[in-house]
Amino acid sequence: MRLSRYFLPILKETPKEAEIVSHRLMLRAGMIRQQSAGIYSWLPLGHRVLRKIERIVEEEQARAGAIQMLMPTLQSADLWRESGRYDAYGKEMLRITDRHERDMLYGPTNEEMITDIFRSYVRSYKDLPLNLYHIQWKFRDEVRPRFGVMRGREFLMKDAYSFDLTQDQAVESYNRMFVSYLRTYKRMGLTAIPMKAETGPIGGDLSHEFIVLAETGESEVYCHRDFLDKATPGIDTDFDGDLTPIVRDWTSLYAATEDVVDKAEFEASVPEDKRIVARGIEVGQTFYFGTKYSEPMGAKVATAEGTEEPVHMGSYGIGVSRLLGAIIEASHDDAGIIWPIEVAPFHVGLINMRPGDDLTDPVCEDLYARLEASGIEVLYDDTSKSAGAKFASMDLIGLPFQVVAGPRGLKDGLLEVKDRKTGEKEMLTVDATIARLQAALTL
RNA sequence: CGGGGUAUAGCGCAGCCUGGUAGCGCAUCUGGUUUGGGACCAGAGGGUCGCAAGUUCGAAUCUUGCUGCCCCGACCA
Repeated sequence: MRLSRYFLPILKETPKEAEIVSHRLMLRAGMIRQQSAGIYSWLPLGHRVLRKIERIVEEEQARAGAIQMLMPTLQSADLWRESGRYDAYGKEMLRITDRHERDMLYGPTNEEMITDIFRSYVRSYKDLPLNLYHIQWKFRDEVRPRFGVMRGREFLMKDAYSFDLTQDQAVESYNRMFVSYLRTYKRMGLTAIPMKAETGPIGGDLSHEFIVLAETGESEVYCHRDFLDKATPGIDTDFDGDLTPIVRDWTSLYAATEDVVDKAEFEASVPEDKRIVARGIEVGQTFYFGTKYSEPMGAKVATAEGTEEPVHMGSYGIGVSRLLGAIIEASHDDAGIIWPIEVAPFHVGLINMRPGDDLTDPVCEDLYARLEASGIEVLYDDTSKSAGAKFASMDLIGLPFQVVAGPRGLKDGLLEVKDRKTGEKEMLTVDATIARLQAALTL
């Protein structure tokens, strides 16, 4: 992408409404624009990152056997009356009336709807286990939205729903999602720690919140330091096999949020030098809630014995739009964002120091074409802004690598390649630059 | 939902107390000079001062009401 033809409204000054670093950086980097309290437009750069996060979630959901679909944002109140949540949910639910005076709502979650779909089609235990998910915009009318996309009213969420005949089988489904979550966050450059959690209005018995440690986290968390070095399940993980050992490994150490922490237990089970008391951002939550919805809504299947049983369900959320904030909170410096490669909006920022110059132009064009041809996403700064402004913008938007093509280096045939994360710079020929980037960006 | 702020050009702000021609920096546009870490000179454009009512000869400024947004708390992916 040529910067001269792109839409990247960089802000030099910080809008005063932005309190925390991720919000500030997202506004300054031209990723989002607030349209109303807690409601954002996703500008091109932010949208690219959002899509990359979605893609990782989709790949890891598929790996764990979940099947993607799409449910609407608007739902009929009738479904929610069946489960009893229409009255229970409170003012956080945005209620709408259509022209026929029918009660509608902008979905804050989809348990009722997925249960309705399930009961309409699935009749036999032979069709289980089943895990259906979608990635869709949700709305929760928070009294006080804040922190940019970390706590908006409108947010993009992945929610998966599992259906099993028995509790034991439901726990196996739960474990698949649990392990999939560990991999999902890791691929985004995050260490997410599964913590004991309150089950909240969704209800249930077995539940974990996946928490990323960050200074600006919304809640206080208590956990064992060894979580930070724990190996993430690899790409060869067999999701059809027994995942219990992995789950057991990841839940054997103490980890709890402030809502449910038992400080005596924390201190008893974690040696003093291993205790972490920090702030954390919740980036996902897993629930097993049994027959909470299947029972009242009549989602039953025939068993091998010929009886009918309500299915055991679980739901599994990932805050997709919130993850942008979480990733930035976890990965930035004074100059701006530092994107992990897998979610970076572009891989490389190519800076032409002197557009229109006989030396820099052809080299940039050649490099740009060859990188793009090899699958590397390049943001090519072909504008005629001053050098300092270009460097500052590039640092701000945080692409993993910067390539600087200027007369100074090119008179010796060299480009400067800078690693955004480490700040290391090396002077390389065009061919060596391509080789270097291909090696570094092979995922 | 309780408490506290705030609203003036795209962004950041001054002006308000003490009513009288709407300003500054950045950004934008034009011309020129620059060119390796947020350049310089000259010129230009851009504002129903959040909305409504009131007081007044006259309101960005005083009064009342409303709305948006932000912060602290209680609540949530």
